[in-house]
Amino acid sequence: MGLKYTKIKGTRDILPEEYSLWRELLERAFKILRSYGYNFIVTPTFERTELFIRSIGDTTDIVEKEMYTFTDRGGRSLTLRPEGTAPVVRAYLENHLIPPQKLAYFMNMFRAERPQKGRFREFWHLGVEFIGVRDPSADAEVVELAYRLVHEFGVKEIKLEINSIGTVEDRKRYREVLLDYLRARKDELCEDCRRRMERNPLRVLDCKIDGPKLLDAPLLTDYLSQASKSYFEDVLEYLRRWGVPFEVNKRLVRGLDYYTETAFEIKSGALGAQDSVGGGGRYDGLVEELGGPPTPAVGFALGFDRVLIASGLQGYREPLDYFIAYLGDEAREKGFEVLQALRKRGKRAEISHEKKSLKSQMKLADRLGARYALIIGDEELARGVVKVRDMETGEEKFLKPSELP
RNA sequence: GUGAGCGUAGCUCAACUGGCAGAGCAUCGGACUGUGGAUCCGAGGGUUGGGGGUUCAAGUCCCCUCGCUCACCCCA
Repeated sequence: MGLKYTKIKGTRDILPEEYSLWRELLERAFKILRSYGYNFIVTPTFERTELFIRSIGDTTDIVEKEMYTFTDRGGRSLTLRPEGTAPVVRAYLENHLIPPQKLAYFMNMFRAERPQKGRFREFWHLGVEFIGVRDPSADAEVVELAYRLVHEFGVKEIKLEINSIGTVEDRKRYREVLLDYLRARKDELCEDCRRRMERNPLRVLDCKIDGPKLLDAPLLTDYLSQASKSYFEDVLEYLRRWGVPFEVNKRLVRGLDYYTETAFEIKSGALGAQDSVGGGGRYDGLVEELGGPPTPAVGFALGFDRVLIASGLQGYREPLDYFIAYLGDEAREKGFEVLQALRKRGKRAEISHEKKSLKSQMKLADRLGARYALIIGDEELARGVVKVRDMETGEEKFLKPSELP
């Protein structure tokens, strides 16, 4: 309170207790991703603004309102990455990686939105991009992997929704049909939807107000080509066979042009209005869009911050193996000696750097969660031992430093 | 960008229709100068988010502003 320097709106500090949870969940994730053949990649925090404009397209709202864009000293327009797919594909092309590639990442992202529950201006994505393969089994594997991770993270009330959005051509045809339908009902639509209609008609169907009223609206599913339909059926068949519970949501869409075929989203009832913990799908158009050869790809991103909220898991403080307490200068020196030896053995050990009363030192030992307190005084010095106090039972015994457990 | 709710000690919250800013927890110290977690005693810690106004008097009423939270918009 009254502090001059506080964190920027929409950012947050990850304190030690929460970080312990990050580490725990990330370790589980690394293990799983490794087993699926993924390799990790990290790209720069900022890129040319052009990269994102090209990948996101002409959705001006996003470009103008939601991105952190600035001009550097050379006059170039740069943008803090709002998502991971375009940078990873850029890195894939720029470094001449050979398909197929399974790339995973854990990186922070930036979007200039008003914060709300589970939505921050700086947030973390755990994602994967499987580049160079087009087969229903690849889509299904990516979906299954996302589901498995979310499950492994302990996210509560998981719901996996999936749909096919076909090809760009399929969507173009459908868009016209849907627009005709919506225009005919313009008067019944809410204010937002009337505005939304011309710019992004597919979104009108998941409007909280109008969506439920438009039950007889034409569905994208019915306008897919035969090839897309059977591709989707094959994806679902794999999921069934692998025991992944899903729900087909025929209104699930993606806004950008480079998306194709499979689209999915994982939601959790443990979140607020922003109830998606992650999503993904196939994007066969993007690699070419960014200047590479036509290359199929599929991937997903999980919102790590939301995963944490939806898992309900609490962090914990890392306990100490030993705390060394001493009485007098000579004992202090001996204490540091023992401390070094313990640390060399990989033990988590601490000492009171400031000379304080034994009582204060014991208090510190307790607060730091020490398993054992080692007490060194004149008596111990003379006998070449330390007094080992079990902080749980209060039991004490004398041991030579080399005999410590 | 829009809307609503909330800002009092480090944390959780009190303070009747305007009348001396408090408690619990936490922190530090002492009771116990070689022993933590329990108990008892004590201490520190606040421009009541900030600014302005009304009033003899403002945490309380009015205006402005900042911050937080949630929702809308948007959602790559």
